Amino acid sequence: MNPNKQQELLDQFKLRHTTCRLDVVAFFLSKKFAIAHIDLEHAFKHQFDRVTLYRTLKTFLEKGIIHKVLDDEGTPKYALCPSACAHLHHHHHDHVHFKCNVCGHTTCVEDIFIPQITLPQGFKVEEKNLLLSGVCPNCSK
Amino acid sequence: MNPNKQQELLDQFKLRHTTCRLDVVAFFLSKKFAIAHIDLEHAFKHQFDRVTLYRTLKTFLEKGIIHKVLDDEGTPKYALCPSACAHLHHHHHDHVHFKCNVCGHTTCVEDIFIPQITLPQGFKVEEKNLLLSGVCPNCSK
DNA sequence: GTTTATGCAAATTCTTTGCAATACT
DNA sequence: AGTATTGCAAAGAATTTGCATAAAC
Repeated sequence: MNPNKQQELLDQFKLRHTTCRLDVVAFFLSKKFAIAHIDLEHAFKHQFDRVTLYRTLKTFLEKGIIHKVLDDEGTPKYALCPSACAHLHHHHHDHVHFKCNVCGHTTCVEDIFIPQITLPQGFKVEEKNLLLSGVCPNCSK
Repeated sequence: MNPNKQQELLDQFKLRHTTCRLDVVAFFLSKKFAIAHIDLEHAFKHQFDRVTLYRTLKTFLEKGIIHKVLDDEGTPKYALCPSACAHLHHHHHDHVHFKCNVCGHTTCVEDIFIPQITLPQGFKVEEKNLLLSGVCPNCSK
């Protein structure tokens, strides 16, 4: 991976380059599945404070560098926004998410989009979120 | 509504008829949107303990009388299982959920089903969960 | 009478806030 | 230098656990 990818991302979103942010972005880039706060806490137990990690996620979410990935668990998970939406203010995450019941990871299936759904009269749809669950290619081998 | 519907449901799932369970089932039956623990706490503040309500939800979920509804908030919400899946061990909640950003309620849109999605080779899909959000008919009037 | 559910107290876990010290540009 | 970020302490929520009492069957 390009060693400057983290820096580029922070630049792009007008965020200061701090050690914590660089490391967290690198962590997101290195994992292809959605990340929860607890994952960061485990990964950076001795490097950064719990609170800083909460604030980093919050900032990243507000700036749009990451998006929330819905999951059937309690805690929210996040993933980097695909480059397609990275520059837009109005994000469109109309891709499918897949939760593997074996490894527990939730991944973005970015090349599959959510089909058009027609709801009964009166509903105004603004966002779509499709979570499929089952067994991922890795675990079904 | 049939006044014995609560009793029937508890019978059906082999649960003892306690005041708390009867009242919580009745509450679920009376609301057409998904319920969080906090909703029960508000509704039954002076009648049942917070802990009892947690345990009631847990039991109902384990027995399959309710299911978890996806939401973009932190706290989990639950809804009664539609009768179609109530008797099965292997639940299939392949209907659409709609979250209204105005009133905040998440409802099951039971007559709309999730279309077939073909994932890349290797994925085994077991469950589908589609959450649409926007404005519900009530709030868009 | 035996088993299961409840209430209360308390422990854990999760998340947020305030503020002084530090790092970034 | 000026502004934003971090770490620590502490507050506030949310959720779980243990155990004695009470209710269900």
